[in-house]
Amino acid sequence: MSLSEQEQVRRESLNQIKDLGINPYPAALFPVNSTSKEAKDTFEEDKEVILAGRLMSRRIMGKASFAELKDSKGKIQIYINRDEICQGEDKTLYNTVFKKLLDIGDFIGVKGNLFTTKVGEQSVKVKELTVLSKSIRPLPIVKTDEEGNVHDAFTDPELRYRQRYVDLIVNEGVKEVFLARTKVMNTMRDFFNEKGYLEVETPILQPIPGGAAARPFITHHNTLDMPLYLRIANELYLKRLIVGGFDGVYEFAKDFRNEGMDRTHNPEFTVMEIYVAYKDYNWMMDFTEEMIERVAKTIHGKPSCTFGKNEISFARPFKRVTMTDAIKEHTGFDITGKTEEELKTWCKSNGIEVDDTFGKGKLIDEIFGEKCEQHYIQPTFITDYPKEMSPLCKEHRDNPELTERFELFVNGKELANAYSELNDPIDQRERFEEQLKLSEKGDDEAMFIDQDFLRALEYGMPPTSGMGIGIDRLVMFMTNKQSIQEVLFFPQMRPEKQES
RNA sequence: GAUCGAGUAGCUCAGUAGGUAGAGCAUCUCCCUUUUAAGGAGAGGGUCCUGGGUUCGAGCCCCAGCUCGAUCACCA
Repeated sequence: MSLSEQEQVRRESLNQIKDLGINPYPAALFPVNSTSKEAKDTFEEDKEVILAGRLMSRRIMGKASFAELKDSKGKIQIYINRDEICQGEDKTLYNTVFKKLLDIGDFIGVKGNLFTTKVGEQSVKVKELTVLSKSIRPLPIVKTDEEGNVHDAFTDPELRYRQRYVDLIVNEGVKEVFLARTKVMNTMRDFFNEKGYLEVETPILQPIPGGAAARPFITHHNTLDMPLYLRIANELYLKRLIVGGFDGVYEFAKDFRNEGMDRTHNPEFTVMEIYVAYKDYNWMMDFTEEMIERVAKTIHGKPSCTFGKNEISFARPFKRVTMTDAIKEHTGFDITGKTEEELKTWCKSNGIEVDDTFGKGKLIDEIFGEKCEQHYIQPTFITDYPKEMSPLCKEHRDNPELTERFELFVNGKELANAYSELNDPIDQRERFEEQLKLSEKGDDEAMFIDQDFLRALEYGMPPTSGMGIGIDRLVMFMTNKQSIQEVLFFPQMRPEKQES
């Protein structure tokens, strides 16, 4: 391992600090009594404050210096005068420790008095300086000028994601994205809890990866000597809880899908699923738009936000279009009553690739995906999906070829998915068997049969509506981020080569 | 998995028909008691992603690989 010049200098400084009898990593608590933000918000001339944070810049002018102290809430300027912090003859603390041995990135604690500088900046006149933690690796230096232009931003996406801790320290606005993320989730939690629904936890390791169509990650349990799958969804477990007698259950779930990665997909991602007894999908549409409108208002103070070049309004009510009408509108093709052959022929003559494993439902889904999806920029509920594509969804009350399902599209992407849940155990068994046939035809996304889930349904599940919403995508909309990696602290990356 | 683009100092980036590797910030030394992206003066710092090839000579050209990004495929 070879160290850069700057790293060697810092390690040498560390040793010199120790030689002076100062512990660079003290154990004792530091009695912080304020933050940079609070100190400024409640500023009173000469008020004593005790602050701690990282040293982010220094302007040394002989016997006096200015520096920036950064804590979790922001930055504040500190003024350090040699004779203020070194009252006696010994000026080591200023001349040696502060000026020579401390570096940008070091954690220090200061006790001092608030004052306003000549130029009018609220600052702390330091009386006591304490080394709290020495940093031996130099941080990138990012500066912002008076006009708000950022100089030398730390921009390499690879480094930003691999070393998110650095990104959070030096890049303005990164922390805010994650604060917004938590705020989105808390707003949803509050909304559900107000209605009396119960937050629950269900298994991540599942013997049968059910509830969605996707390729799972597989692992192995040694004691049981059996394969286990990381969940691709938690739907079937939450429904079991509805069978068990809860009126409403929800879970913020990490799901795992062994598929490609791009700017809207990460192998592990967060979905909120909620199931409410005695409701149907019409109720769930009202509920969903109310929830999303509240989230948008909480984050932006208004029910709309900018996403890329689009202004998106989450004000209720959202547009509602049946899948049949959506296809008719964007292609002029009426899928009503068409046979599998007719659909296939239409696809082929309209530039949609199909293969022999595609059934009727999949063909319709392809048409929608190719021709319609991208047009729904403003929040739109697409309703009444073909039965074959929705094996866990109740048959439509007016049309046996359709289901009571909706998906919410925003900016041309699916954001949420919901059903009037299928609670007829005989029908559910038949649907699973249909899936099995698809699987045998070569559809590797077809669902597995979960016998225990069927058993639960046989005991009886009340009419129920369920909804799942992609939290990462919702946060992307709320923070105007085009990449999922920007809303995940630690997005999946290939392992990096060992540095040493 | 496919195509295209990128990889040079701690960070952001230049780089010449192929001919001794550059700037700003950061770092180090000296001077300075109210400065705020950058006070002044000077100095040090590089496996130019890795490995091959072409060439008298490669950061630059060619081949292979690695990592990241964009687009596509699969999907949410």
